Amino acid sequence: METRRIDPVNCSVARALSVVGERWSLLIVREALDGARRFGEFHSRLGIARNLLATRLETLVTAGVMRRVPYQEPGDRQRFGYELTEQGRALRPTLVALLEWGDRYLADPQGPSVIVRHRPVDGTDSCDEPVKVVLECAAGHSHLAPDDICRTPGPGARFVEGP
Amino acid sequence: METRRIDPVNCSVARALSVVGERWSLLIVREALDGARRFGEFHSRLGIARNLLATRLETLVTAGVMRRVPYQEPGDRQRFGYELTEQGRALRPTLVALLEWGDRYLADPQGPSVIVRHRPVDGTDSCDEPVKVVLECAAGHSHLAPDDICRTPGPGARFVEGP
DNA sequence: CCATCTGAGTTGAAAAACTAAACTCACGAA
DNA sequence: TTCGTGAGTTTAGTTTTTCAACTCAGATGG
Repeated sequence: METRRIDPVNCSVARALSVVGERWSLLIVREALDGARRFGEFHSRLGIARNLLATRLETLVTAGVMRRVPYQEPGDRQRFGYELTEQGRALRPTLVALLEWGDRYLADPQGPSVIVRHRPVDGTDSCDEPVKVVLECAAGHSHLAPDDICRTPGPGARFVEGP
Repeated sequence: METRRIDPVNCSVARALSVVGERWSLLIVREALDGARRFGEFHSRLGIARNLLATRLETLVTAGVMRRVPYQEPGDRQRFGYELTEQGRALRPTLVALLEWGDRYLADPQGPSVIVRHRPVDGTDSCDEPVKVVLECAAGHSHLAPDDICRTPGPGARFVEGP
């Protein structure tokens, strides 16, 4: 009886979570997507402890999710802030998926506090309609239900024995 | 100068993370999506400490993500296992989004270890093509880029002052 | 009947992560 | 020279997480 399974430890979900799975990490990314740049902005928006914020920002920078950038207010010295890299902005679908899930199952009685809309930053082609996350296969089938998909081993799969 | 912003604390992302944002929670959900049922399966697949696993499962059950179900092996006493509720299965897009992000930026040099394919559990209409997460607006614009969307206040929005 | 096995949890102590608040450091302004 | 600002750091106390050993309930077997 073959009971090999894909090794659950050698998995991109686990690796992704080792980068953004710590407490606060995804909220820092969310605030950055919402325009936060400065240490103090992240601190006051989130209420995270300052030392932990410093550690998290450093982790995110090391992982390539954020980048440390100098800025200078007129009549002030140069300081450093943080912005998302392309890798960091690519977390947007993850955050939208979490938002959607939270809206559906844990919403404020009043309804969602945030609605994500289709509105490009440059203002062109703005339709302003709400945005959803959908699962779509390469053959073009869209809006797949959670049970319409399965996991198969990829080229980097390791295997383990057992149930 | 108005500087009101949507309160970042009263947000479905934060609420979602308060349920599934702790270490191991999403990995437990992932294993459950992959068929794990029993305490010992989660334990040996993930290598999580047993007491923590017990705590997490209880949290997930309380939150409505999982459900405690009796099972009985022939010639053994009744025991309890865990399965996802519909609410738990609805986390699939979140996990696929994380998987995709991990594959893109943190992959094993060999390539992804898991490929998600379009294959319904009942076997009908199986095309087996790889599945991706895409952002799509209600007007039908699909494959939106991270910068093509913005956040706007919803009916449950609270506001805060400051930068 | 009694010892043994199995698998789901508990317990308890040590290590690591998190919080809160005070402190440092560099510089521009008064 | 002193004060204010904003990015961090330090320190001390609390909470989480880890690891390993233990309990508990029933089936099995002598």
